[in-house]
Amino acid sequence: MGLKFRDIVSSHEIKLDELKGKTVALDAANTIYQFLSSIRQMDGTPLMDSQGNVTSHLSGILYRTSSLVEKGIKPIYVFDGKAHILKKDTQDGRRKIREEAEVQWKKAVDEGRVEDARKFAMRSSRMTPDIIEGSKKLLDLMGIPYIQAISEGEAQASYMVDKGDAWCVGSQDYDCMLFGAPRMLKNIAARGSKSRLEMIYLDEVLEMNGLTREQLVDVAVLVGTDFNEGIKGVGAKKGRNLIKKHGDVFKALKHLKAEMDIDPQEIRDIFLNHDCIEDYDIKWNKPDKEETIKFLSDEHDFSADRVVSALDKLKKLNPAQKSLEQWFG
DNA sequence: CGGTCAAA
DNA sequence: TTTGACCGG
Repeated sequence: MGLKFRDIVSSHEIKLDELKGKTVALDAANTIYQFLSSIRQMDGTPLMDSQGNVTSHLSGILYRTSSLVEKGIKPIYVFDGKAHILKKDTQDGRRKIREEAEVQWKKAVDEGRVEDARKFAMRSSRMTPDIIEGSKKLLDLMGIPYIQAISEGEAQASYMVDKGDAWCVGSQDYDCMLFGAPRMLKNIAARGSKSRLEMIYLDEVLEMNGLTREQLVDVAVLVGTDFNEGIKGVGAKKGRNLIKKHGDVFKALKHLKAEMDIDPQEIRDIFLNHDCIEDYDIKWNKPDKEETIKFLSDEHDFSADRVVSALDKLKKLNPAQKSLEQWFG
């Protein structure tokens, strides 16, 4: 679901070709979840191989990644590590929603309500360890780098943008702004025309709202994050006004005569003092065509022709390196 | 979602 | 050249 910050965030519409040459740190969980929920048939059935393994995420990763590379964009995927203990309630809530959606999905299929079936099926999407492992394996075979975060992937991706190793975080969730990402990109897709691609600049959002980053985190604590519930009746605008008026979350809570289950400082620390991998290396390698075909076509029933034509698009990456290899190799 | 191909 | 229906696995 993510942080409900839409009302206090300004964005700039951009075109995909403005990202030419840029490195985008993609929130892997966020990206894979999108594929799992949307790459489905009309009745909601995901793509599957003959053994019944879900393959929607593999399709999404193969085609989107190769398409982005073809357009001159350099993707890095950042995977979540261990979830913070305080995320448990959010995770439990999501699981419950999934389970209810699954029941509704089956019911809609039985009753022949195809559109409802797809809607509920999308909500029932779940990310299994197999799906994560398969995604990582495919990225390795494609020669696309990925980073395994210690905790939140968004935190790691934000760190990488801050450090200058990536241009922006690619995600649908505003959480990365709390983690300090100077730039985030919303609605990234292979075909740019379908939904508008939005750039969001942290500095601009802070300036527009008259807040520091620490205060933006405090607004989030009032509104509610994946790690705490927030105060009833306080949305983004009300939260911002409270923090602007009172300075910080403690004073705002005192004014509201409200208390929180969790010490706000603990939530602050999640966003402001998170652990990151610092000695990662980012390298785009030549795809292993043979092994990719073995994995996708032999094991998961993908059309070999389609796999090959997707992989051919990856040749666009690092033409300089290729010529160096020709000289020195 | 992304690729393909037919129709506009 | 653009749009949309349809299929992939």
